[in-house]
Amino acid sequence: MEYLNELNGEQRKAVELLDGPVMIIAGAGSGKTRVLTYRVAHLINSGVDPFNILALTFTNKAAKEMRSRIETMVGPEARNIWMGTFHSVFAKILRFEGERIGYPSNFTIYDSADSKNLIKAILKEEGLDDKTYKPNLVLNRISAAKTNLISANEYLKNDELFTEDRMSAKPKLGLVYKKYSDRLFKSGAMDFDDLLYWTNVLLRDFPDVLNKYQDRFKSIMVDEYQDTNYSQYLIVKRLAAKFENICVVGDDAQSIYAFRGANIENILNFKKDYPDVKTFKLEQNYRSTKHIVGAANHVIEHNKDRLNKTVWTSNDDGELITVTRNMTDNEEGMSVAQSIFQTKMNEQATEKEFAILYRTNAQSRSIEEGLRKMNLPYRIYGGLSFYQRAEVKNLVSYFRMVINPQDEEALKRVINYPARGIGKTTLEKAIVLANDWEKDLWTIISDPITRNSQFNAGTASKLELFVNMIKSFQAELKTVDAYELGSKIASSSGLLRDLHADKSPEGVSRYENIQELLNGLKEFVEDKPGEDEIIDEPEAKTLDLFTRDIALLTDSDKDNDPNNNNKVSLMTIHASKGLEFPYVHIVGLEENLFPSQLSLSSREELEEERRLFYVALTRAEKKVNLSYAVSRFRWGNLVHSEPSRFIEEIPEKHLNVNASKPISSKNSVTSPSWNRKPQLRTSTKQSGTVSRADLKSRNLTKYDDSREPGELDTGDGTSEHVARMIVGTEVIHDKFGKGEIVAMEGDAPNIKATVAFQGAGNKQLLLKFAKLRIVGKAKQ
DNA sequence: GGAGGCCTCGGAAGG
DNA sequence: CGAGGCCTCC
Repeated sequence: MEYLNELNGEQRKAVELLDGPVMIIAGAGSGKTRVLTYRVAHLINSGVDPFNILALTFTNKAAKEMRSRIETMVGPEARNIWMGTFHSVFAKILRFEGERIGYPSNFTIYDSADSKNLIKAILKEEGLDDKTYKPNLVLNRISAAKTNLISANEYLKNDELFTEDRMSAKPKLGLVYKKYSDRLFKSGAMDFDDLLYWTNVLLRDFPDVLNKYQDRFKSIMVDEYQDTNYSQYLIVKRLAAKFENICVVGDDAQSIYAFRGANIENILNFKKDYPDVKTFKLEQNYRSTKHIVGAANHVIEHNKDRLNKTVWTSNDDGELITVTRNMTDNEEGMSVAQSIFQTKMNEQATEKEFAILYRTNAQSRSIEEGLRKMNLPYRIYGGLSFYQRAEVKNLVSYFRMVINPQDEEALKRVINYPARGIGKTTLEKAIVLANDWEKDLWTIISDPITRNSQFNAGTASKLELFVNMIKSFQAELKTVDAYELGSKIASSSGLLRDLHADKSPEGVSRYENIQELLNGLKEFVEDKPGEDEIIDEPEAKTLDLFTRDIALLTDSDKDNDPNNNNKVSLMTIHASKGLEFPYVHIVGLEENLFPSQLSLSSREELEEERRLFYVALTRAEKKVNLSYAVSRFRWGNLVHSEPSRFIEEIPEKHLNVNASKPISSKNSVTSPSWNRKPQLRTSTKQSGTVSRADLKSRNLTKYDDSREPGELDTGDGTSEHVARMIVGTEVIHDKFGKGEIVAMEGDAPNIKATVAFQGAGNKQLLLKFAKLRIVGKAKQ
């Protein structure tokens, strides 16, 4: 129990009190993770079975980190702790218990893109205009309902909700919710909110299940409690009701997810739910300088809704916080990059010690440009996740089909990719049948009688081929490992071939992404039983185990390129929560951007923006730099901005305000943006880079010049001209220029040629349409 | 059937 | 400005 001596008084008390309800209010940088980690270790050392501990976090990364830290303290036993995000832990439980609520254990988890596609499909089927029923709005409304445990049927019966929807001209919203739920159910799928919703249903309606998990989770810990929503709150409350050994950790000042239903009241009201709660406040900040802590404290004091807490530090005063004024967003990018470059030189710092934080992802572009000009390597966190990329998602959709063929969104993605002649018309017809007969899509296309009676012979046989292919994969699901089956699917489906044929840079990158996914499968197979998996019994390394929780993974779960990590970090402030950096730049401190203009209508929303700023400030250890631009491009327009009110909320004694002029910023400063189009063209050419548009127009001009009158009319699908084309023939295309035929397929008149163009990469062209001219014979 | 052009629309955040 | 949807043309 040596480790207890590494804690300060308050931390130690929080770690040592193992019974009853405990609330830990942990200021930024106050050693929260350490307390959580030590408390779990202490539970185990005090005789609690790791199987009886449930630790819930908000990110996979946090769970992973905590588990490995606990493991170094208590050994491999740490693997038996139920630790993970709310979504991953309860997905796991739902796979055990799902039968109770009519879900199979192999249910699919829809990610937000799947959900949105399903909503769009339903709107179309119901003839609802997606300008009135904007898919995102519809989804938010459904999400809010689920978070508050209102089912579709209850929604339809609720007059108040109906009135709201009618007032906003969306009277059919309840119907859409109902159709959406039915479709998810029919597809054996749950969306993110369902994982929590159905867990609540399970614990509410099945006392034996509730009892089982209450007994299993004798001790419960919840991190980032300020960010729990009602649904999560209720799960925790239900599970903890028996023993009340619940410890929640959070910081009201860092609650930044109210927009997606997080309820700050959960932390503020903890005392009401558990009157005998013991509260500990971690107020000593070990991370930041006095200037930073002082500034952050003053900022957050402008909020009304707060718990009483005084964060302090015994660290040095440190440097003043600088404020830099820039004329444009581009200039801001330059000045940030130059500042980093200088700090790097003056302080012997390395790139990985710097973070640039912004309110919106769109702001990264001008920053990136600045960093590139200064040759500073950087890494952007967030953005499109690996698994969201189209090509990766397509292959994963095959995997999903193999595991759960009722998965309609997966089916729609792969049924005609790669192209196999099952077009829109066929798919639409199948969907109509599925809806009319209340069956799922797969049942419609896989049943031979339906297939042969409802589709013409050609279509039916194409459908049959597809169905048989999926079935052949399914047959191997339990007999071969994930890598073997995954590779087989990638090649037998034709997906790999299709991507391999595309030699454009984007095509090559898509191909590489597929290879990376397959490598991931290989690693998964070769790995020892899951480090971050909750182990009850070891499971075979089959494709379903790999695939089923992919929707819950984010990119931060698969980064960490060890030889390549000395980079400046760029991310949104939301993404920076829980991280720390010696040097932090917070950019875009402008009214209507930060605070966001969308948040100015209410005090609550403005306070959330302010907490966001508080989070940003408290990421820094040594130095904070704030910057803003007087004008910036937003949505293609130049807009003028005032400095953010948040700057004024920092007392002057912590600030060093200077206007910066980048050293070499001729482009960004002297070319006024209002006539940017011609200017930009000129400047790109001068700097030696050629845009794609430029390239294209050059090619066009060139081949237009060389074209002889009348020649265009010779190429037609049935002419002799075409018949002379074989693999290896050199041809000229009006737009793509010179190239060589590398492959031909199909029968006349629908012969499709793959042509490798010198400038434009590989293109597939139908000869009857593409007017190719022969310029050279195939080489023998 | 698919690529590219044109147009509209959104615009924050993540498991 | 960029992504995504629709239309056209090959």
